[in-house]
Parts: sequence; C-alpha cells; structure tokens
Amino acid sequence: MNPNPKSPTISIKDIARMAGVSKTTVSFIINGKAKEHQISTETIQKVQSIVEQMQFVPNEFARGFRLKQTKTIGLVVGDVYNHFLSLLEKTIEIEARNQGFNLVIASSDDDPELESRAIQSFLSRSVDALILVSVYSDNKIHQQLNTRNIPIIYLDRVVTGRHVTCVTTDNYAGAFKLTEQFASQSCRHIAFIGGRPSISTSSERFRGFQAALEHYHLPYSPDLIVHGEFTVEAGYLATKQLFSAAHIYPDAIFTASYTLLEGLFQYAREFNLNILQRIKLATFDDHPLFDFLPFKVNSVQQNTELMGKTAFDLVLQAIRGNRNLENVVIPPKFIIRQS
Amino acid sequence: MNPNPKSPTISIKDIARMAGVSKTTVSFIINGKAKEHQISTETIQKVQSIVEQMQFVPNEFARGFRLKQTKTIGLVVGDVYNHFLSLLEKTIEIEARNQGFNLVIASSDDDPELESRAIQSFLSRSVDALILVSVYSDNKIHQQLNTRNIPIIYLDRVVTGRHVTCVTTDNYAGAFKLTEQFASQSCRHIAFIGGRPSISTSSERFRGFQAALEHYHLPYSPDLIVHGEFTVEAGYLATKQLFSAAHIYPDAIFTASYTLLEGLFQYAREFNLNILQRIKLATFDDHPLFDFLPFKVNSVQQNTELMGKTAFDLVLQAIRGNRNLENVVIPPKFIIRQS
DNA sequence: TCGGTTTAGTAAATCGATTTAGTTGAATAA
DNA sequence: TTATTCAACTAAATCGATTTACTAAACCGA
Repeated sequence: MNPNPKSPTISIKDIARMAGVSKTTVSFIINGKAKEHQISTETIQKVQSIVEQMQFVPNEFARGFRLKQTKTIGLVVGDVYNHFLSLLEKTIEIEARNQGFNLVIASSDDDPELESRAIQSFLSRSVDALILVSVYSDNKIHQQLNTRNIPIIYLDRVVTGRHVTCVTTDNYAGAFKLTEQFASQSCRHIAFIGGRPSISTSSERFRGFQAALEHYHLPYSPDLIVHGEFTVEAGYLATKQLFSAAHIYPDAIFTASYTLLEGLFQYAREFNLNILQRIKLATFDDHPLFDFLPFKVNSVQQNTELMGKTAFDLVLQAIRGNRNLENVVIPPKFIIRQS
Repeated sequence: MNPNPKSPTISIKDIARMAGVSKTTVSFIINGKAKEHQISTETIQKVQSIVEQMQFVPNEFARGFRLKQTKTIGLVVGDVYNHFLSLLEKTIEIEARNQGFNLVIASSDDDPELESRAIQSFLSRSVDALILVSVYSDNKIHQQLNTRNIPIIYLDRVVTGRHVTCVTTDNYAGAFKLTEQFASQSCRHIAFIGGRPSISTSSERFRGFQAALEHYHLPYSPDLIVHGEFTVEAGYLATKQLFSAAHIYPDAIFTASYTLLEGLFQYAREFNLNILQRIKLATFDDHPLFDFLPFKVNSVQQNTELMGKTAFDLVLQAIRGNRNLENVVIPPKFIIRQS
C-alpha cells in the first residue's frame, strides 16, 4: 500500500474559507499586520485558532515567489575534504539559520566549469545572495552570469573587480610568520609547496614566504618551490619532486594547505616517515590531530568563526542594498608546536 | 554610487513580446515541447535566437512553484566537524548535482530541537525530499511535522516507524570485528566509549562490542563502559572517568566515533600521550591522519560514497512515488593498522 | 462548396502567497 | 439631517512559469 503519497497542501485560502473571512485577512493576521489593518480581536482569535488546529504553516516557497526573496543563500566551496572549509561552511550555516536563512551548498573541486555551473544553478533558483570561495581570480565570469545583480561576497580568496567584497585571512602575514619561525629554528633550505598560483591564498602565502626569506637573508632556490593544486595528490607529487629532483635537500617545508601536507605525509610514509625526522614543517590550516603527530607541525589557524560571521554579516548588508562594502582581512592565529 | 542594485528579471513574457508570439509558445519551445505542439521551425528559431541574445534563463523558482517541485533536497546532519559526515555530505551534494538537484543543508548538533526546526524549515520551503541523520530513534516527530508527506530517507542511523527507509553501515559487524581484533591481540580489559545510547550507531556498536566479548569469553566490566555524546568533550570526560574511576586499568579502548577518539587523545595529551603506549585503540570512522600517529589505531571506515549514492538513489525512487523501499545496510571497510 | 482534418498557434486558469485600492455600514460631527 | 470619518473588512492584481482547452486559417477530398 502506498501510504498517502500526495496530501494536498492546506493553504491560506482554506483557512480563509474555514474562518469565513478573506485570504487578505488571514494573510494580515499570520503576518502580524492585523492591528495596522484594524482587524477585530475576535476575527484574529478565530483565525489563529483555526491556524493552530490545522497546523497551518504558510508555504515559504509561494511567499518567496511573491516577495522575490527566497531567504536562501548559496555557498560555493572548493572541497569540504579540507577541515578548514568544513568549519567555515558550518559557521555560515549556523549564522544563516540564526537569521532565518537557509543555506544551499555546492562544492566545485576548484573546477572553473563546476563553479560556473553551481553559480548559474543558484542564480536561476533565485538565491538572495552568494558566498563564493572562487577559483577565479577576477569577477568577470560572475558578472556575466549575474544579470540580476544578486549580491556576491567572496570568501577566503581575493577576487578582483569593481565593487567586489572579499573576506580573507591575512595570508601574507601568516606565511611570513611561519617562515620567520623556520628562520629562528636555523633552517636554511626551506621548501615551499603551493597551490594553483592564480588563487590568492596560494600566491599571498608565497609572497609572505618570499618576503620572510629575504628579510632573514635566507637563500631562495627555485628548486625548492613547487606549485600544484590544493589537493592531497598534488602534495604527494610535489614532495616526491622535492626529494628526487631538487639539488638541495630541504631542512624545512612549508605547505600552503592542509591537503598538501597530507600528501606530503603520504609520500613520507613510503619511507616510514623517516625523512620527516630531520625536516621542520609548517602549514596553513591547522588540524586538531596535529597535536598528536610524532613530528611537530607549526600552523596558521584561520579564524573560521569570525570569517563566516563577517561574510554573512556583509551578505545581510548587501541584501539590504548596501553595495559599497569594504574588504575585510582577518588576522590568523599561530599554533607553534616547535620553536 | 549604487551599481544598479535591482535589475528587473527578464521573463518568458518579455521573450514572447520580443518574438511577437505568446508566452505559451515560448514555454513550449524552451521546454523542448515545440514539435508535439506543432510550432513551426521558423518560430522556434526566432524564439531561440532571442532567448540566446537575451541570455534568458527561466526562473526555476517560478517554475518550481507551478510544478510543485523545487528540485531541492534537504539534508540534516549532526555535525560536519566529523570528517565522516563531511564526506557523506559531499557525496550527496555531488549526487544531487548530477541529477539536477540542489542540496540545502542544516546541522543539528544532535539537538532534537534544532533538528525539528531544520526539518520544519525545509518542509515549509517545499524541498522535494529529506535526508536525515537524525537524533530521534523513531519517526513520530517527523511524521507529525511532515503533513505533506514528503519522502524522508534516514541515513547513518536507524530510525524506527512504519514505512521508514534507512541506509546504514553494518555497525554491529564493524564493532564485532574491531573487538575481535582486540581479542586476537590478547587484550582482556577492553573499555568502550559510546555516544548517546538512543542513537542506533551507538547502541549497535555497543551490541557488536558486547557480542564479541561474549564470543571470545572476555570479561565484561561495567566500569569500563562509558556513554556520553558523540563529541570531543564527551570523549575527553569519558577517558578521564575511565582512568580515574575504574578499578581496572584497560588494555584496549574502543571509541564509537572519531570525535570521541579525539577527546581521548586530548586527555592523553595531558600525560604526554604516555598512557597510550600501553593501550590498543580501535574506533569507528577512519581519518587519513591516523596513518601518521605514533600509536596504531584500528578503525572501521564507512563507505561514504556508497552510502550517499544509495541514499540519493532511494530519494529519487521515493520522489517518483515508490514508497515501499527496503532498508539498506552497507558493509564497512576495516583498516587494521595493528594486528 | 461543404465538412473534416491538420497546422500553428493563443487565451486564460492555475499554483499560494502579498498588497493596493477599494467597499460597506455604523458612528460622529456640523 | 447630511456629510464625514472610521472601523472592519475584501476583491482583484501580481509574481513567472505551465498547461488545458480552445480558435483561425489552410488544406484536402468528394
């Protein structure tokens, strides 16, 4: 037996009929506008008790259709495999919920095509705003897609363009500090494993790294710089390259993301992690399990809560019509496990 | 300057006017129903070229309103802090995307109140179906909320009730196997740290644990059994209790979730992880970093991909009207790092 | 040239809310 | 007594699509 597969929704019209009033009256009452439209107390009570009895909940979808706001925001992230992005997503979801919004998510795997498709899908579904952790370094494509001019807030990565608002971590400072730490540990041959250079989190971290090398008069060897994607596989391959192709053996490695570090670990495991004994490590994005590893990883912990809240706050402002919003750069926290 | 904050949407009506045809015709054409409604090739081409030129994309929201299907499904999970749930979420998101659906997510933190609210919110927004990682052990509340009888698929945890469909890991078998492994390692005093007993993942894992103890004639000491929540804090407290209140010192600990294990680690850290030297560990939910820890953790890795795909497949079937769906139990994978 | 079929469309209802611009009857003021 | 105000509502338009039930013209055979 098919247990009642399609019960017709009870609508405002049904309530109106039951109460013997018009839809208008019901609408006023359920929206708390009864007083200003001078609906009598009796009518209010009659309608309310019927609403109660029938467990009537207005169809948010229909309401959204009429009001042109879906109370939904879209979030496109690279990949929640990364703990940092999971946490970011969670903060935004909580923030959204607190403000009565729902969150639609899509992960792009940092694929431009997937990102575009996700954005298009969100726009055609009339989200009220978008939060993007974008692979694109400028907003041209987004502007093209966004014919309705729905607010977009960029998160985690800087995207350039007119009237663009970004919420990012101070990646330059974070990388500088971690590299500085290496310097104070007397490392001289510091390797850098980065992500796609067009992504600001990769390039800014590299800039910070370079600046610190220069500042502390440390040698810069192109051999020790590898760029790939922000993936575990890329981290594995980069490490392999570092140890097989480089002329100099590094005494420290800086990975620009958690995933890259995990790839590094994977490679090191093939040698029973021995190679890590003599190498100092620093990475972006902390992970709670780092505390329990046999080698000490210094890291930059991004303030996901503040980032998420800030981004959502900007979204709200943008929805309210304020489109001249300043970029926000959030200071990271340093987790120094070995100094 | 406010950069054009509200561009009015271009609608099917505008296209119709531009092409000098009716809305009906445009609708037929953009939905590929031109032939069966005998629209002439010229008209088709004229309309299509205008659609192209104007970059017209039909408003999915309006369409959903009319068709009573939003092509959206709602997912309620406990907490994406848990890597396992992140991966599950991601699989479902990809699966949804491939089928042209969007995914709305909410995390409940295993709070019944939050879960109910999330479900209510999703239902009032007319999602086409729900996937729930629920805190509730039966579906009474869900039935009450679900007056429109929208399909619900339960994931990860068993929920009882009439016409309920669940996709779960074989938790009993997983726990049995891990405990069995302890037995073969000659452990005798095996502790169990579980989550909320009303949640099937906790109780089933406990059942499997108990059954293995019995099967291998291992002593069962209530002192070594602690139940709490599936959180890091609870894991910490449970471990503390285990080491301070128990009369017997455990030689093995089984944690029923990744978060509980992380809590255990946190407690152990206060003693420089020394206490872990003599204790064997097994846990549900693997984590890639376990490979690099100085102590070997055996684990059960749930097949998030198969679980997510199966759940989404059932969702599709349910949407198509098939409500008599069988529960699916998915075999886990064992990751034995120490045998 | 008439009746019937085919071709190529269109008008209008509908989904479930919100909102504008009324209407009605009673009470009050002049 | 008549005009005005006010309290208490309501009819109908609207949002952007889909879909049902038409219509008008062309064509075709007898």
